[in-house]
Amino acid sequence: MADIGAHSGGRRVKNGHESLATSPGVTLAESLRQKLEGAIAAGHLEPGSRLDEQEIAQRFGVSRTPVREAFRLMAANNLVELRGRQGATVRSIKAQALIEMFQVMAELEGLCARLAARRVSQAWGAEIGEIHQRLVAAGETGDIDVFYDINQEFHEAIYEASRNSFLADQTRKLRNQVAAYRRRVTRMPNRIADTVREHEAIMQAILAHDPERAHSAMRDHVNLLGDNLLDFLAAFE
Amino acid sequence: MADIGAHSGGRRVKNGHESLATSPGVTLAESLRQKLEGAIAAGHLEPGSRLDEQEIAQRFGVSRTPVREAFRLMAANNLVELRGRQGATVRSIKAQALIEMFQVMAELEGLCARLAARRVSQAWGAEIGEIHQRLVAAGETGDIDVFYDINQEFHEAIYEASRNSFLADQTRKLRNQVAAYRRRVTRMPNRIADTVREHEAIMQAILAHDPERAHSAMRDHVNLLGDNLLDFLAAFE
DNA sequence: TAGTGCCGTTTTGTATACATATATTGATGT
DNA sequence: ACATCAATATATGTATACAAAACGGCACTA
Repeated sequence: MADIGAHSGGRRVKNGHESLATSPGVTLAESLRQKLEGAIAAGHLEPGSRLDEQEIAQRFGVSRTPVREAFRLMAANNLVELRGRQGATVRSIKAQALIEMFQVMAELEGLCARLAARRVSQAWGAEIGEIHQRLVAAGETGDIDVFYDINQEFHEAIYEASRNSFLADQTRKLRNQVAAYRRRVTRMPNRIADTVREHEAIMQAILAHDPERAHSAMRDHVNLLGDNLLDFLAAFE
Repeated sequence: MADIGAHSGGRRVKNGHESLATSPGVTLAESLRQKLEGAIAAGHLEPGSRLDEQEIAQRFGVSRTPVREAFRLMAANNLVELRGRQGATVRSIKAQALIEMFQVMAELEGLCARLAARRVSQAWGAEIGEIHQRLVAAGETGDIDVFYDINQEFHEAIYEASRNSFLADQTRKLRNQVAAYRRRVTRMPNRIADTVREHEAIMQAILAHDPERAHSAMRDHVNLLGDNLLDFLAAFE
């Protein structure tokens, strides 16, 4: 079975349990949720793999109760699938569902961009410019994991700039749902160069306060990524 | 405290417990979720009111465990708020958040309409026409609860017609989140007549296979409803 | 040999008991 | 009288025990 947190610097405490950020005031269920969601997004837990209550409970040195509650919380974010009396599995997304999700995501991210174009300030321009420069630098270095993270920062900045926190939340959640699949795409041939170019178009439209152009630029960007992702998956099936 | 299910024909079984659909193969937590979500949507549970684990457990004659799990599941749909060690409350949506939610909902329902316009068949035209006729009839009768339900049917038909089940799901969830507030608006002066007129515009655009017009007609419809809702709330604050 | 039904094992669902954090209340002091 | 602090009470979080359903293997039969 997948080794949760093995790559995320997860060191085990002396009694053989994975360490759980044991800050006071935070429940075990919530800590578990964060850990497990991180493991899913990072791809350490394969989509479709079963989540064994007892195993996870033992691994983290807690009882089944907080583990079960964490599963329910994760179902909130559509990251696990609960089938009554048949356990929990990491949600596996079929190609058809991915198409549907990207269609929605394109629209939501497009809305973020449109609102950002209407509401954005001068200071924000400097901020996004700085992020973009770092993205370009990472692209030239070829450090894919860094590129992935900065890319995320770029989109996050636009979520915030939309000044609609509900929209930002929804979009973020959707992004997290496809994260496990998405990460693989970054490694595709022209993806990095394309991303940089597309981001520039989005940035220009927003800074020019052109909502419609910002909307369509962002929508195209997300759709292209979706197409790439489907191409990638098709190569495996 | 709010009387769960008092208006939904909720009869109590002999031992004083609310009846839970006790079909085999369905867990108590899931049954509870359905019951409670229904009570929230119907307005029998006030937004902001606290959900007491013990009380609900006693009311339905179960232990706290399935009640807690039901709370976690409901948090999935953003219908309850869980604050660590401070219990669960029915999510209360502030005016600002409602504005944000309607902005997103307008976009999502607009996307449903756009896709429907592209994909809809002849047979579907008959179906939606039949629903609309019933809506008009209910409007003339003035039976507001029936009108509300048929209105929901109309929108649901468009969700399905989009042929994007993920989008349909997201939109439905969002609709459920604001349901408790929305229901009150139906009683506003011109809302019924306006709704009928707006639905006609949407229907025509979809049946004419005009995606852009369908999109904007639906978006306007949702936005107008949102405006009405805000007017309504403003009258109370 | 393939299929079917039975039985034991495993895992999930629920109840209950216990630990701990938060809220409330009352006493005390200024 | 009001504020503050402490002790108690209440509710949530977690652990464990028990019940029941699903899974798997095996024997039996056609």
